Amino acid sequence: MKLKGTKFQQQVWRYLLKIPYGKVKTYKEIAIKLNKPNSARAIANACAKNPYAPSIPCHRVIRSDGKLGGYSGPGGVKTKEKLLKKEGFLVK
DNA sequence: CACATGACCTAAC
DNA sequence: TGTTAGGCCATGT
Repeated sequence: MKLKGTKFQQQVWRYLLKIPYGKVKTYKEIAIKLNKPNSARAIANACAKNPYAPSIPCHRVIRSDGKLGGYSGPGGVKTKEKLLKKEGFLVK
């Protein structure tokens, strides 16, 4: 199959898939792991535009403040919060 | 190439 | 502690 998005996005999505169940990562952490410590914003951008929405746990990504940030899926942050709680992560 | 957008971060008030 | 302003990055128009 043909991969979608740019190399950067693919990198981000690949890392999202590495996040284990019940775990959450911050945009900054991911940015650092990708060797781009200041690209937190771009990371969020990639997550929001990921074409594999249901396949990628983009809801496991939160802000460095511990807040949820946002969610492009149905229900918005509300759904995100529910998913995280379901996975055992208590939202602040 | 220049401008605008967004699920961000940090500092300053 | 809450709000404002500036900076940073990748993408799309």
